[in-house]
Amino acid sequence: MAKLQLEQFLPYRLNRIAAAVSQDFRSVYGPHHDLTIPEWRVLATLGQFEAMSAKAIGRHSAMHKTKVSRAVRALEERRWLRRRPSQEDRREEILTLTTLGQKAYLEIVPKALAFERRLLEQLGPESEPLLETLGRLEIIVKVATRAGDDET
Amino acid sequence: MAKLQLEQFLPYRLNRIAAAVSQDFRSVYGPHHDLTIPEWRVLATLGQFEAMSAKAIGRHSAMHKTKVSRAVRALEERRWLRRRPSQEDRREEILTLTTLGQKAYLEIVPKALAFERRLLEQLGPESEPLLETLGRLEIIVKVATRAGDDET
DNA sequence: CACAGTTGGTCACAAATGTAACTATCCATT
DNA sequence: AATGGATAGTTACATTTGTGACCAACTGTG
Repeated sequence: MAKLQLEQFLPYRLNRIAAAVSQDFRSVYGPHHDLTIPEWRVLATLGQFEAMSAKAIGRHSAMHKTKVSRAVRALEERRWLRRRPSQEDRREEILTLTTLGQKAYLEIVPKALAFERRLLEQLGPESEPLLETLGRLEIIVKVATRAGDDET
Repeated sequence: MAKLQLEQFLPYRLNRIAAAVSQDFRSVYGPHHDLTIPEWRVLATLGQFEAMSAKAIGRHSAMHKTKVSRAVRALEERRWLRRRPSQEDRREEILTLTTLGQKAYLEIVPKALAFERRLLEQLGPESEPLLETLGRLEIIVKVATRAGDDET
């Protein structure tokens, strides 16, 4: 038998690490707000850019349009975001956070950043080169140019 | 507004990279054999250890028992693995690859290793420290001690 | 300005995954 | 050896996700 040690295999390791980190991260926004990952991504994107179409959110947060559509609806029902028709293109809607949504965003962001900081601090001096290498890896696997991807 | 750039946020980046790598990796086993990720993980584990219970496979490949159960059934229907009752514990079954399963395994493994090698080569000298740091990260996020996790 | 092809968004359906209940067996204690 | 609790594995059900069809509105070409 040729040998491949699954636990050493890079795609497997990356997936496990990403899943574990996301799982831990859930403790940041889960308990208080009970968001799903797609909802978190939409919130984060709108917090970052103020106003955006669903299409643009999907591009920026790497989610398929149906995922965005559902997350948007969920956030709308929660009264965290509002839609208004676009003037230039009446197919699309411009989405913005409501005051309530902004409040939640402002609550979560510092916790998210603290979570990330803590993680990087635990890595110590290795964190800097790690981030650089991840950047290169992103280019190699063409993370930038993918259509409907996945989770945080 | 406080700011968090989603595209720079570590959990998000890890997820995207992992998803992209897995997606690319699919090209290794997908076209020829049309496996799912859970099936691939079971195959890889049995290829690595010859004979194993479903429970042990789940532990080693970080999958929930129902995922393992379904993947095992699929591989069994494909005639890639066989079950036999365990002597010591009649609740569990010992799973092994059939000749056909071994053949597929031996076909896929070199491609998988080549895929990984290619990825690491593209990273060049950064690949070595990356792997080390991933090891540390695995410990920090306690990848080792999780129950029913996820994908490669 | 009419028509063909494209695009933003939603919905219905299918496939995949997680959760909980259940069966059979094991193990420990009495 | 009988009972109570754990454990391996499967199944049924709920939830999430992906796929494709669809509608309305846009764009370009003639």
